[in-house]
Amino acid sequence: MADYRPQALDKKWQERWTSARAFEVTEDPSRPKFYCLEMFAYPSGHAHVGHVRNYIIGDVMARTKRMRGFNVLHPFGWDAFGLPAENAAIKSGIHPETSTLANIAHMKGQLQRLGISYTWEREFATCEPTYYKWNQWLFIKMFERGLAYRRRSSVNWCEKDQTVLANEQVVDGGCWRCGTPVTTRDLEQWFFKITEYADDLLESIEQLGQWPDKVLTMQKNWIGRSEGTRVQFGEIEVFTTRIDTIFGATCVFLAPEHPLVEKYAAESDDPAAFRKRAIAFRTQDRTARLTGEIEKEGFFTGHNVVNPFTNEAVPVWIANFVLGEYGTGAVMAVPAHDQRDFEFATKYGLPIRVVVQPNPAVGGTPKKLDEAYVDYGRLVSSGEFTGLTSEAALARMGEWVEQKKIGKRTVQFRLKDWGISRQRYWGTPIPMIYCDTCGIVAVPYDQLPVELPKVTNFTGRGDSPLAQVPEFVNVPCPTCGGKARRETDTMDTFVDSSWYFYRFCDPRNDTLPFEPARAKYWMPVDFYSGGVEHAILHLIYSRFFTRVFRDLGMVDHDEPFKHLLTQGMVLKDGAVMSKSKGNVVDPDDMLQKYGADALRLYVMFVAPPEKEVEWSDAGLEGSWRFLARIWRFVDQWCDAARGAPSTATFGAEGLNQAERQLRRRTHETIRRVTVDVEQRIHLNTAVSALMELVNDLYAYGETLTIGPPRPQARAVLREAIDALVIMVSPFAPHTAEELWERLGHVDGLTKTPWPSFDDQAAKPEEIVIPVQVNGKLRSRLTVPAETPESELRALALADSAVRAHTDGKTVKSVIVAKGKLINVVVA
RNA sequence: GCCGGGGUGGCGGAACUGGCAGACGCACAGGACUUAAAAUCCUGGGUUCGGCAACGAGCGUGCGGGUUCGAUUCCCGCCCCCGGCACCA
Repeated sequence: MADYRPQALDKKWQERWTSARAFEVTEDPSRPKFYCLEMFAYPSGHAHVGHVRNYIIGDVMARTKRMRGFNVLHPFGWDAFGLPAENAAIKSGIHPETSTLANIAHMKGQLQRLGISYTWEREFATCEPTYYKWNQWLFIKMFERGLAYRRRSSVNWCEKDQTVLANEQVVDGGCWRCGTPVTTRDLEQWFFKITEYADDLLESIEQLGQWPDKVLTMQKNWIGRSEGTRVQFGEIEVFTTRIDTIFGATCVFLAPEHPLVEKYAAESDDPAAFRKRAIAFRTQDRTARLTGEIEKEGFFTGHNVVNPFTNEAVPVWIANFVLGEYGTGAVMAVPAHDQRDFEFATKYGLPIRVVVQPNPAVGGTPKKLDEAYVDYGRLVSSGEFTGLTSEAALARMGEWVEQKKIGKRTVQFRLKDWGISRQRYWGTPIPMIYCDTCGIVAVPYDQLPVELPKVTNFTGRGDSPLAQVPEFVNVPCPTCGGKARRETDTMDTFVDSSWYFYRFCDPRNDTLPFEPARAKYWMPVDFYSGGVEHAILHLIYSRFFTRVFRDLGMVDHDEPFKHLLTQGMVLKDGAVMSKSKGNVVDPDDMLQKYGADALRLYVMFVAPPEKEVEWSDAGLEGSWRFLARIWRFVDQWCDAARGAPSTATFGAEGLNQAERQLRRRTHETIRRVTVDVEQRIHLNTAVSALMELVNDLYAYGETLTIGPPRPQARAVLREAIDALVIMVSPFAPHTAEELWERLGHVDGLTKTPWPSFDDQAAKPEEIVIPVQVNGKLRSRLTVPAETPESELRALALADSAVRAHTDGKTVKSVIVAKGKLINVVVA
């Protein structure tokens, strides 16, 4: 008997798949398509089992769908630009391109050794000019439509990485990459106008029925829609969501960044002191200011404006807690009905006027408030609006404002435009040229790509490395031919990953980013999996780019990803694996010990794909044992099964009880595994079902020890073994292929259809029905499957164990849940 | 504070539409095979009480209530853990 030696099988079958180009596909309108995608990889060097889990999940889906008759696109590529490679270059002097390509080569080898069924024919890396050319093309398209624009603004800045960060890249006030506290700088930057699509992005969330709630919530929170009204208080426009409280607005607060601050400073008695105080607010720790951990402070500007509802003059203050970047940068202060305004007003002795009462009213107007009343209620002291509920007042007062032309009802978003300029080298050059006479000019399409020049000296200084290359910077203006300068910033690498899934549809196209007809066939991605850490950044940017392509007329769908799975992390010793912690499990070590299939199977079996799991060597060994158990069984019964007649040859009555039983278990397992993998994505229970079938096979094997099996036995064995080998193949493809070959099949598993489920064969002849008395289990009835309800009722009442609990009592009713359970209710 | 997810044996987890709680695996224990061990095959196990045992009775899915013949599942009120947003006007 040949022992199970998976390592040799891995190599043998990987070579066969490669030489047969077994996973390359073309558009085929006659078959349903399935686009299966795992988030492509940043080539950090080595993939650990946490990374690899995601690729295995995708591979199980892809391999299953292929056998289920789908035309499956399952590509892979590399998110190859990015800071770590450049930071390494500053330290080691190794050029980012060199290290990136080496890392890709290594990681590709790791994935191939795992037998992931990628169509490597479509592989690309985003650092290739043939890819980033289309980033530039798209940038210019967006520039032409006003979706890419340049402005000076205060931006998030990471001192350590010496570059700008998008809002999405600031996590808890620190850099998402290194955690360094984020500061601000004023810089000229390129922005993508994602806010143009804020409503669209938010509303379409309802269409994402196959995305996890968690991710939808995060996106909703991130977009942060609120309805309100903009109103002029004289020359100051404020934004409020509570216009129903406007009769209580006794003050107006400006953000220290507000444009009027400078004007008021100039008009004040001591402009220098005024400015100094405002600047002090502006430079207060950004994180603390954003999270409200600072003391509320402010000062009077010396100016008053008019509350348009009361026609009273109200003072204008500058307050440190008002944010310049949200709304209009100015708020009306209603101390009685907003807790922050209340605290501020109490501190500085500003008037507090109650204009909303709880509804129904709880006594008269309180003399003194302890805190703001922030709930909705009924309006008091509000002129013609007095007596309205808050809800009614919001509508009526909004209309009033619009009639008087002093403001309008609007929707405000938290989402801001996406700053994409990065003062770094290893990214896509922004294809723009600055000419003194013509202004900002796009590089003509026929001059794309603007190639990244070879810079060899990485200093890590704050200016763009590309600025050090005069041949790159100094170019003639495309419009007038005069002297001009190139943009020296590169694009945020999240631009690269926002549309790569379209490129996989047509990766070698050199006239367009992709042929619309091809994208139409393959898109949207049917199954997309990756880490939750991309729930906001990557997934919102990709949805934005899809809308840009849509509005360019290149695609006709709104959403790029139909089903999203956020895979859980693999922990070691309770912590996320990382090189610095030294708790990394390298898949290659596991492959050497147990082979690719045991690793694949274990990672799928240990927990549902979206759950975090703790790595366990013992668990891996258990999965290896399961494969060896299949191996031994097939080895023992291979000859009997090979060439056995089909079960269809024998009528149901031709099979004995054990044979019918095995057949039933086979078909039950087909049903369970198919549903678990294809519909429920419960890959762990699919594996359990296969384990149960193997246990059944062993039990059946016990009954066959004497003499050679009869044809009927060989038939049910063959059916069970074939189904088992096919169904285990998405999890353990190398072992399965080898067994399949030994079973005498000529076509490999990549060309074999999934077994079909026979409802009749799966139907049990006898069923066990639990019998409860008053909801407590007392007995079980073993009866023919089709026993009528009346008979079940009689049998249950006659059962001795049941009668022990019913004798001497009145049977009130007998509930029969069809095929499931009987409950006798007694008093 | 607001929004979302979760809490089940020693451990990972299962229970699909309200119907036998703990499938499957890990670890553990016992048996068979073996001179012995490993490997393999078989068996056992939520917990308490009674019994040599087969078995029987009670309790049991974070806590407290409720609906129901019946609740891990539905409803109400709490506690705890994880994730997101948050001086956002």
